[in-house]
Amino acid sequence: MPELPEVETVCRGLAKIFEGETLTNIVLRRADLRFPFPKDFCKLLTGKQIINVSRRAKYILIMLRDETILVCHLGMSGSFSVFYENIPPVHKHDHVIFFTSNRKEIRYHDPRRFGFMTLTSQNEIEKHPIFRKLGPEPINPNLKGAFILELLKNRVGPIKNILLNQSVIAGLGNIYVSEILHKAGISPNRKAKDIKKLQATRLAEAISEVLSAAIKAGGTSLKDYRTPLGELGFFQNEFRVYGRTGQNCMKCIKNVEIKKIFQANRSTFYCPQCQR
DNA sequence: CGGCAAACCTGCGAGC
DNA sequence: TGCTCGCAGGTTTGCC
Repeated sequence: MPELPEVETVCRGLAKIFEGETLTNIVLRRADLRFPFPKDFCKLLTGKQIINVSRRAKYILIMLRDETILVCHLGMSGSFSVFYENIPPVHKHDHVIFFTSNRKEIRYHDPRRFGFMTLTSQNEIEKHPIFRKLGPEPINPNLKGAFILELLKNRVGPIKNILLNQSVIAGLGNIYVSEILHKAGISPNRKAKDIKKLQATRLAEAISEVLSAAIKAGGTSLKDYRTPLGELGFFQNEFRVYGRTGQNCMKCIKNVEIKKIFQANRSTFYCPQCQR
């Protein structure tokens, strides 16, 4: 489900719900998601006030007053929902329930359990194995053509795969990489190191424009994606290539069909005419 | 170091 | 109706 624009939208929703609240109780309905919960997970969070909610790449960072940081990754199918009243029965895949001082109940739901939660702190986050390896944020005033060229230098793999590598740029996912490459007019098969300055500049612009537009649309709701407040995203209405196999390219004047290929076991959609 | 397939897990739609 | 298969928004691991 969630790529950067969805995670950003979820963060903004969680910020409204969580900021200033104190966690009065946390219930784990199983001992693990993708990984086991850290020892004393509930104990270390209970009774603490939430100061703010932010994002690094596709990770949600929930900062507590004592500088503990609750790190959440949504994997492929994770979601948060808030309930105030008329609280529905707990679902099979509601794995974590947070109760707050203002009688809110926030549930983490994740059927595939590719998501996870862990704890770190303000002091340790930069050294943390997860964050140490991450590349720069894609929505970033420094991410211009020259910087992109630097990141792609010596990278032999196809640009599609390199852009999905979180240690190169942190936060791009499968949908948005297809959309970005289409906007930039670059073939997903192009070797990353062969990208020239002009195209790197276009790529930088496309990254920024596509992600900003997607955040503005509240992300993409393909199946069941919702914000914590239950709102849908609408960026799927703005797709140019993703899921449009066999339909006409919206940039080409002549009729050219969007193609679907597989790269590193993930689907890629592109126009063979205007992406070179 | 890079690249690739497979693994993690469940749900859903298509096809038989 | 019910089975099997393939596929899905992410990331890590192990092998070449």
